[in-house]
Amino acid sequence: MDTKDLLTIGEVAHRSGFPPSALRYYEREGLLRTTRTAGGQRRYERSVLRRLAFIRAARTVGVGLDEVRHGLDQLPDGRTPTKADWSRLSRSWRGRLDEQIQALVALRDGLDSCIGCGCLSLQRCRLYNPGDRVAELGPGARLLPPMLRRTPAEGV
Amino acid sequence: MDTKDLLTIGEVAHRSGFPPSALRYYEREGLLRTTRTAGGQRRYERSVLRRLAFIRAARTVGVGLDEVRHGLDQLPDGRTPTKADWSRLSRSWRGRLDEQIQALVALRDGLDSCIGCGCLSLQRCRLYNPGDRVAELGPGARLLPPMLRRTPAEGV
DNA sequence: GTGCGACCTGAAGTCAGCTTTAGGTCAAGG
DNA sequence: CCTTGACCTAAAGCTGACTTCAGGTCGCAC
Repeated sequence: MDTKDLLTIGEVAHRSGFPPSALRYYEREGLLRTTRTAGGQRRYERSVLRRLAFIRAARTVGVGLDEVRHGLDQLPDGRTPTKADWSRLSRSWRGRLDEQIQALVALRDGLDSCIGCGCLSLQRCRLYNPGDRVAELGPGARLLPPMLRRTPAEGV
Repeated sequence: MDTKDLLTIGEVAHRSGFPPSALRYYEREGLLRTTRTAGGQRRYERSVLRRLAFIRAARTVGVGLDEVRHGLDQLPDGRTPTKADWSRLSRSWRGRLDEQIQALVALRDGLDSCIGCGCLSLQRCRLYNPGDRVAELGPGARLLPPMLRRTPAEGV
């Protein structure tokens, strides 16, 4: 049995690099689950480390906790996730990363031709205002493409 | 003369897509300058639209306002920025975007081989923990590479 | 000259994602 | 049994980038 093979919050913190405060926070937010000792202290299964690695990678590229939770929710509930489970998850995230990369490339190239050349015209600029739809949106309307607005991020 | 050719905050908001509150905020933060009417209302020069386009593009890819201000500070003070001025600015930002793109590509490929295959081992994972230096950093130490920590962002 | 929409200011509020603080409790070694 | 470091909770605090609010002013058309 690995019933005895549980980790304290300090151990998880040390191995994952997340401070205990973040681990508690993630638990409150429903990204992690723990068991408790009789006295109420947290005990973590080893599999939490894998989840944390996923969280770390996702946060690094700027994915918000809501989205991370959705991703993790796709993992099986009772049993330990299999290779296939992680693989499925990975495929969906790969698409997301590809999108982000494309957006950055487009922006970089746009900057070269647009800001770089000094022609930055608000009405014409493809980068800045791809379809000239800006005025139609309400006051305070956001220009950011939905994809880019998904999350405020550390990553970037 | 284009002395009479000034824009009200409402006009700038409409043309730039930034709400007036954001324009006032950017002014307080030193990203924008304005002249005032006798009665104290803001009047913007047309060139502010170009600055705002730059701000928009930068924010979109996740650059923080501090960095944006630094970028804009490189523009000439008295005269209207020339093509060469914008071009110089663009070159420095291009490098930044290239870095970000590379980081995302690395992460995507890392996810493919690391999370995707189910092997996610904290001690070994190159993506997660490139040099195993994690435990040596203080409590609460951040793993994000400095480049990725530059700014919380909308972009990405 | 009057009406009224656009504008002004300072201060407070918001949101994400955590961290910090205060005031205790647990668990394991000696 | 006692000590002591690790752990617990709730609540408040923080940063960045703005938005919202309250209460008042401007300026232009009629």
